[in-house]
Amino acid sequence: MPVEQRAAGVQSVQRALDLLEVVEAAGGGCSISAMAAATGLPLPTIHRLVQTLTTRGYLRRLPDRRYCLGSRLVPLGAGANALLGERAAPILRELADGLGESANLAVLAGERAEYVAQAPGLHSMRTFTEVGRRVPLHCTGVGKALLSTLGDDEARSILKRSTLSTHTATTIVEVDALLDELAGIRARGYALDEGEMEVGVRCVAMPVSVPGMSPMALSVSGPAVRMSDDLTGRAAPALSRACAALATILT
Amino acid sequence: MPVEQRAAGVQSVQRALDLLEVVEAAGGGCSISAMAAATGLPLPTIHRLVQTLTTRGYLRRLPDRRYCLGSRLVPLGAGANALLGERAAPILRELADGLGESANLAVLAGERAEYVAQAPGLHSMRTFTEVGRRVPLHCTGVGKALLSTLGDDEARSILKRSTLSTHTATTIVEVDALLDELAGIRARGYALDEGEMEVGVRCVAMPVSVPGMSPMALSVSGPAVRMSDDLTGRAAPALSRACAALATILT
DNA sequence: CTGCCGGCTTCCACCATACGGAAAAAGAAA
DNA sequence: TTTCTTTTTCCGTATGGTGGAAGCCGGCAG
Repeated sequence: MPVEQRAAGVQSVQRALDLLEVVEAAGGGCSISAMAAATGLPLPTIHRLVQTLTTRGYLRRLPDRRYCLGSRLVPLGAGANALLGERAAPILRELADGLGESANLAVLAGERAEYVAQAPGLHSMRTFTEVGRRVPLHCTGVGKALLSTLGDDEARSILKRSTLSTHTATTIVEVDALLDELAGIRARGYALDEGEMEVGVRCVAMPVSVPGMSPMALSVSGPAVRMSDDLTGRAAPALSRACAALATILT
Repeated sequence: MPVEQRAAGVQSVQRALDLLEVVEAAGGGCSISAMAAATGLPLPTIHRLVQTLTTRGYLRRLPDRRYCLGSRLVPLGAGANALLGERAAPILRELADGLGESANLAVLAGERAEYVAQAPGLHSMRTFTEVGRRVPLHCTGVGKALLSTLGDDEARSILKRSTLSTHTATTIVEVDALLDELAGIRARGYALDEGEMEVGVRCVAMPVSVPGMSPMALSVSGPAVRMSDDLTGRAAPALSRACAALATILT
């Protein structure tokens, strides 16, 4: 009785990648049995795969026998990052040109958001974010947009282990208030940052969700004096279109 | 007749990782047959593995049927990056405290060097490099140190596809001169940046080579007025020790 | 110190799964 | 068009991966 296996892929590779992603999701570190719980695979199988990934530097074994992401992933990620930024550049450029304000693309990096691409706005006074910069999730547009793509429980666990630092009077530092905010974002389709990180900076951000791919977020930000409600209103559909374009490029 | 196979690892996973690394090394993109040439694997095998990696987002299929690193690697790399920075922090801190100048750790990211960790120096006037920043290879201490870990042919191919921009009067922009410089670095064990990127900034950098792991580089940099020959002399052994410590932490 | 216990690691026989030669298909070049 | 190259599909084989069971180790309680 031949087994149904139109799973399109090499089983052991799929499983190895699953493990990488489980460890990534765990953040700090993940024991073998936690991986078993997350994937449903038997322990010896996981052990063997993890060993392979570890000797190659894709995972790292901690003294307490848990595992975290290994440093061999750093240059790979950096390379992928550069390519992605390259491909995304024209889309960001168009967005920034259309609205006149800086456009940014960010991914989730542990418990921070990392900017991977950027197109500066047209005015001489503008927000400027360096590619590679990491910012907190709770007080930025892209951060909140990224969180909104996760489930409440997962968002809560990430917020738990990050410091909800106060930056301005509008910074939201209560976990429950943040979860409410995330619900609002999901309903509305985009996030707003009302000077929560830096006074006078307003930002509209939208999650870029591509099924089976890790979350990203796109944002447009500028000085509050120019980021009128009218502009943010126009930003939403522009962001939508850019998200769709990105989704195509990422597939 | 049981086959000798103490290869310590799951074959298909090993091969999949090999392919990722081949594609990474290729930079822009890599065809299936190029991968076959690089790995010695038969075409159908590569095709199957590549397909698995592609459907998972670890590779990306270009319109011309070549493959490049996929965006699923971005968040993984970012996560690994954050963890690495965390672990390296105390070592950099000690180095910076000992010499008084800023200490930096960088990895090779395509044809740039990316800073992954940093500890500021003790003086108020100091060099400051943001984590995540990417700098050219030909005119920085860490860049040259990273290049020196590669073979001449590989270094030449990377230099070929990057722009050897002139920043100051001392910037080396000739490929052959750079290769000479690399030979000197290998002999001496460390690289010097004599204001090649920015006037008045001097930098001592050393490659951190851990066998079977991608290259990294450690550097100490500061204003030339304080970075005397005496200080750079003391920096070399301090860097050596820090490299050893890093190697331990990375293993 | 000793004995217990839960999670990690090793072993090994089975067979599902990945392998790769061969041939077909899809492009690229002529 | 034809011809050549590169990619993709097919499928029988046996290699390599699997996972139950047993051993090991280190942590904890007594």
